[in-house]
Amino acid sequence: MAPMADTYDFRNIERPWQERWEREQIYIADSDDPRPKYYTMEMLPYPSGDLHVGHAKNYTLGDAVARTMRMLGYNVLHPMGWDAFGLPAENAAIARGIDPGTWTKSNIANMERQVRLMGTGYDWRREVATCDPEYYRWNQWLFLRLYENGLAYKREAPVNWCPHDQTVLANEQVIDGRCWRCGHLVERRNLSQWFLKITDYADRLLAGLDELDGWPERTKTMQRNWIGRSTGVTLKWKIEQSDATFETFTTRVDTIFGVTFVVLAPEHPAVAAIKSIVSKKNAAAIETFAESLQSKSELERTSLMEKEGVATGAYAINPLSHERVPIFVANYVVAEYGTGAVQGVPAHDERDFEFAKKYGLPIAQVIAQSDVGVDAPLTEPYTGEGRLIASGDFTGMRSERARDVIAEHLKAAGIGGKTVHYRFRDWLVSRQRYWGTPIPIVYCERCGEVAVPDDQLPVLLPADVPITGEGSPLARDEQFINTTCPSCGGPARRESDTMDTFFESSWYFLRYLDARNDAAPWAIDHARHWMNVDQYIGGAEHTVLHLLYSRFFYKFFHDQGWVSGSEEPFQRLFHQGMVLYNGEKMSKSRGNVVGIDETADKNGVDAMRLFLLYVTPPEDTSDWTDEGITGRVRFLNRVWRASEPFLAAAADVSPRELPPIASAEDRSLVRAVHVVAKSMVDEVSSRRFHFNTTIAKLDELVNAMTTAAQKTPDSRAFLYAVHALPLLLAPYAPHIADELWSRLGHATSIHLERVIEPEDAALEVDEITLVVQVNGKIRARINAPPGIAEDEAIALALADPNVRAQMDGKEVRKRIFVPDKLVNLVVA
RNA sequence: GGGGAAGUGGCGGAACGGCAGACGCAGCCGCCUCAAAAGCGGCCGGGGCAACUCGUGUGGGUUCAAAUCCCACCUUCCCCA
Repeated sequence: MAPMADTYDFRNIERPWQERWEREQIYIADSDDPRPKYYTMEMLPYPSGDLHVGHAKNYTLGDAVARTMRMLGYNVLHPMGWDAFGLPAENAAIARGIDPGTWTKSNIANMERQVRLMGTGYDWRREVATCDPEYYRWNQWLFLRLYENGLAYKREAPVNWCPHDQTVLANEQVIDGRCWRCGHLVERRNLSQWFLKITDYADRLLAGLDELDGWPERTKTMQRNWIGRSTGVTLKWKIEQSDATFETFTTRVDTIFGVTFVVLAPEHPAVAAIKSIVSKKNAAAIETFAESLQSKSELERTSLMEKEGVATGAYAINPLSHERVPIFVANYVVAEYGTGAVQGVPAHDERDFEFAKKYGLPIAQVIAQSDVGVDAPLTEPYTGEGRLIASGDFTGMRSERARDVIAEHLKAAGIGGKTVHYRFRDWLVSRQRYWGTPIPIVYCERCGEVAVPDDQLPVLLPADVPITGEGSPLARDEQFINTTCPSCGGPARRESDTMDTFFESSWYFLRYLDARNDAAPWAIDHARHWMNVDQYIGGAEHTVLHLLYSRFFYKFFHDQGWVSGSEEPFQRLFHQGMVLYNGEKMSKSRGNVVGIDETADKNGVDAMRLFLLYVTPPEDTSDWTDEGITGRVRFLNRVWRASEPFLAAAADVSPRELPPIASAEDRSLVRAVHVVAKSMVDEVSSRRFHFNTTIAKLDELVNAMTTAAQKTPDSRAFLYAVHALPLLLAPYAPHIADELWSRLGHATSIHLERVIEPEDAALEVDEITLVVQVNGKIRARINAPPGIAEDEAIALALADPNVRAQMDGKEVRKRIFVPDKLVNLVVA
């Protein structure tokens, strides 16, 4: 269908504008600009190949924010990049024999084209791709700084192993016992791995959340829960007939007299000592039990499997009561969590209760729920507070107080004391895969573990490595592996692990600031000027992973003096909702992906952007519908018809100056302009970003203009609206806005203009509708001048026949008056 | 099991203690047209001829006034275990 003269001909209008914006570099931002800075960005995408409208929702939202802030006079930095390392590239290599680098680069090229196609305004000079050696070189550099500061270390540990992806995973990347990427059940293996000591920053990561007013509460709560700080008591236990000891951690030391057994993780070091003192039969049983759990994941052991254990035959001595209690090994205690040993208090802990029931262990109640005392045996554990019973010297004390008193007592006796415990653990960053940043460490026969010196960075990822999906590709590459020791010059082997891709996405927002710096990851001056990020926009799936890692890195950078100001990288955070199609998440396998190219070609980019912003508030999940976008195509056509024929006449009517008002229609038209202007500003300053309401108000304005175009096309108010409309459309529908603007005779892009400042004079109305209620029910609506006084309003209300009929001569008990809104007469 | 968020016409949503359903989609009627599409105008929660009346998941409460605040319950979704 050929575009008619009275429709917005997006096919011939949108692309030329994108080219012109590019040519004129209108979106570049520099730190020497005198305007106040505003740093906003969306989470960088993984270049999977094609963008769909779900991506578009994210970038359109960010773009609308960036454009509005620019129009409000800010020096807006809005950059873009690619999270370009990761498994899909390797999987493509396995499936189709394509080189991961080639695959990734062609995806980036395509997606970059699509991002430009969406009309999103980025400062492309700052673009980064994390697989670029000039980027990952600084990954390695940062890794070495962490290493020097004792924050990167290698140790053998039981780790999460994904048998499908053939690599280890960080705890944060295991969701319900499954690999976050491929969904396969994770196994446990003992491997020597690189960790980052994020736990050193636990308290600062917690404290920092308190200052993040611009973050969703949910996200902060989830991070707090993930870190999982708890305060309790660590106490030391002796094993009968052995020199071996172990420690337990408990938040309920007040129940110490209720311990009737202890449980060790089968991997606990003290288990070896126990095996040497118990009977051969017992030792063998422990061994068999431990072996049966070897590859079981933590989730299986602690949640999925029934609680099972084996009595070791050994006994431990309660450090306080000196009672002798049996030692068990059990599946539900994991060596990596806490001390790897748990004191069993079945009367007051659910898991212990379950275990004691199963193995017929005594249940000793030591906390009484009421002051009355124990009346009946427990049928379920009591986990609340109460008064201590059967607890030696501490009997009769309130449990809350007993926790402190007992802790003091243990400390004085040298057998324990208060400690803080965290649920999260150090960040495992090794990956046994090819497409990632090589860890810059070599192993020398003579010198051991040696850091690659800075001047030998980057350690380049070798090309032409066979990728089979089995084992680590780099470990097999002799050319890569064999090297010389930077310290002694002797033969050495390179680390074959690459870094978790979350490493590079933890600091990319700093590289944007100084993307081409080849002497440092960024210059501190740039960080000082731009940080922190004023507004960060991205999906809620990153609440723990990426956002926690980035906060950790940023605090480390702060300690190194590489950034200044706030210790938090992201001042404000916004999670946009997903886009569904036919009620389902878009995915290639389901075949329900709505692509950018098709949509742009069929409906135009401005219509797509408007639809995505209009359909729901941005934080909600929205449904893509073909009817819905049609509505926005129609809207743009209405804009065109109500503006385009009048542009010549409107050229001389300034949108910066209120026009003369000749009629009520004039007034409401001018008011409609300012209602939109106010909404546009309010939605960014409140950071609510509910542009759906702004666009609804734009609809109202355009509807009013459509009427005026037919009735009073010569009125100054109408022509004022024609000239103002593009300024109101600019953040959401940038192409049509610039096209109309240029046809109004402006030589420079509308995106360098200021917003229309909402003016109170224009927002005023000359008549308000006063709602009159009798006993809270609406009985009349009266037109009245704004600012009408209470007495007058009530007099008008009482004069209304309908109101009088309802009052039925009864006495007015109370009069409620809400200025310009409502009168409520309470009668009886 | 614990915590959180949400429930409004046929649909997406608006209203953040004060006119419920803005705006859009779908639908219906009309104009235009040979006809259709597009466009333009109108109608569009239920009941009632009407005055009115009922209505924001369910039940209570606070208030002159509740979609909005509080309590309980139901349902859905998301986290954690």
